[in-house]
Amino acid sequence: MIAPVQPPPDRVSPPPEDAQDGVSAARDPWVLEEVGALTRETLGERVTAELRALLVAGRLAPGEKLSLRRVAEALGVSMMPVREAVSRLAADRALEVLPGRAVRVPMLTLGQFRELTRLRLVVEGFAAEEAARHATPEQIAQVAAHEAAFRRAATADPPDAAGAVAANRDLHFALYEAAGMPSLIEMIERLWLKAGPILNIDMRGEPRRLKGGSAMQAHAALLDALRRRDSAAARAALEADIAAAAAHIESVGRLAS
Amino acid sequence: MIAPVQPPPDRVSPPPEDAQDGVSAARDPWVLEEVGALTRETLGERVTAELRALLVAGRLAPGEKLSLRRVAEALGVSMMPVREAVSRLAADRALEVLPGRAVRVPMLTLGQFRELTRLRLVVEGFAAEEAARHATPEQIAQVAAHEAAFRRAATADPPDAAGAVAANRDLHFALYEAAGMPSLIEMIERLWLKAGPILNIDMRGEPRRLKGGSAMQAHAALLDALRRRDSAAARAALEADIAAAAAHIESVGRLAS
DNA sequence: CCAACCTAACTGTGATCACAGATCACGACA
DNA sequence: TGTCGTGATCTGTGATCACAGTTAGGTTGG
Repeated sequence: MIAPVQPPPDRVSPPPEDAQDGVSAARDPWVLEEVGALTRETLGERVTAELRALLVAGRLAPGEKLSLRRVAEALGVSMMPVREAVSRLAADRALEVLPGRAVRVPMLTLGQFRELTRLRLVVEGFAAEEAARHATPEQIAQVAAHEAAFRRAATADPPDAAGAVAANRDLHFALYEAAGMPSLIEMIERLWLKAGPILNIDMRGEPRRLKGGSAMQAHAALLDALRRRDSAAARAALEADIAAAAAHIESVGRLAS
Repeated sequence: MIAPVQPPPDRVSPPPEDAQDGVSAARDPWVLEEVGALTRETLGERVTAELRALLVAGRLAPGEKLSLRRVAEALGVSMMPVREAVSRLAADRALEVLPGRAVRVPMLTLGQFRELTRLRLVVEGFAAEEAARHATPEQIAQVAAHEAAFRRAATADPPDAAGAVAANRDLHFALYEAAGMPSLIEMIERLWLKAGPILNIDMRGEPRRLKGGSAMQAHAALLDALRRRDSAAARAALEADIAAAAAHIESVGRLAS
């Protein structure tokens, strides 16, 4: 279930230190600039990313309990980075630590879920408007690629639920990326982190929502609006997508009291 | 500068365990219900709250460096809870940990500040609308009380800068509380956490912005709209408040490149 | 007088240990 | 047979230690 943490591909042991140059050009780093500050990722950040991915994909069900030691063992790291990751996610209410005992995935009440949905309509709707205004052709092409991937996964037989969830996420965030507002994306990521477990839990196993096609319809309308740079239409399409998904979740009703 | 962490007033040693009852009424907990789950606050949470308060109040300047060990010593706790607090705040981009060296308060660029301002307009504007629709008379009275406190602090001679900052914060969040959307408040708190250091840094020492009175004017309009339950006017007043503050910050220009 | 080196102090990160408290299963008593 | 006490086990929290990497300051060599 939880994959062991792999060493990051760009992880490099101490910087080459540029040993082969003499005195000249010591202040002109040539290509050294474009290697770009080699992002050193701490173990805690990697565990955080791992757990975040599991949450937004619905791989961790609401109410599911986690144990720091178990997660640490599963990921092949010490308990310390897991503590850091859980602490961060708990600060975002993406996980909750029970007063006495374990940490678990929060169980949303109907009221909480509806609030989250309203906030998504406001924030992601705004992002869609901005994206329609500022998207470059390349960015639109990326959204289109993810839209195609989603359609393929949804119409496959049998439907590729995991692929559809991933493509849906990529599509949405490619759109939001086009808004060019990093803090906005962070906000949306936090919303997805809270809504992900309940939104995507029943995707795997019984992807009945994919059959309806409302998501594909909304995505197509969104892409069309994006190409026409029609911000109002983009917002409307995205709101339809969110509303349809929320209505489905409410109908199957796995929400808490 | 950093106050030592006090033991929480409601901290209680293990629950009374109700030793004096016999067999009867064992299922009827009398008054035991109303004691209410005694909220146990962990040390890490307290340090987090302390740092958050310092950030939103502008007591920590952008670019200021923190040291885990120093903060721990100043607060009279071990390094561990401070690590947790900094880790959480760093996840919110309210602090940033430099790859090699210390942790510091982020320095916003002009672009980042403008993005934050736009997001505040969207999110807090929405909150103001909702608050105008759903505020109870008691909540409106609370907003009014904070508004009066702000006016007193701003018009005092000499101006009570710290008091004005606190009253301004209380006023805004009393308003947002009236919207009745907890996750929305969390979102706004995160925005304030990022904008606080730059928004309030020059309040203390040289509270020249208070003289202008634009804040008092916007607050009065906001309160009036709230009483008339005019959501559009409430949003407009709040947007004017935010825009005026942002314009002032940009004019004094302590923003990074 | 300036620059380069080098050492000492300090940084966050991660691991390990200790501990209070909660849960759960088992067994004794009514 | 049902209920309560009780100990073993596991939980997150906090403290302490070890370490690689960085910074700053002093010193030496030019």
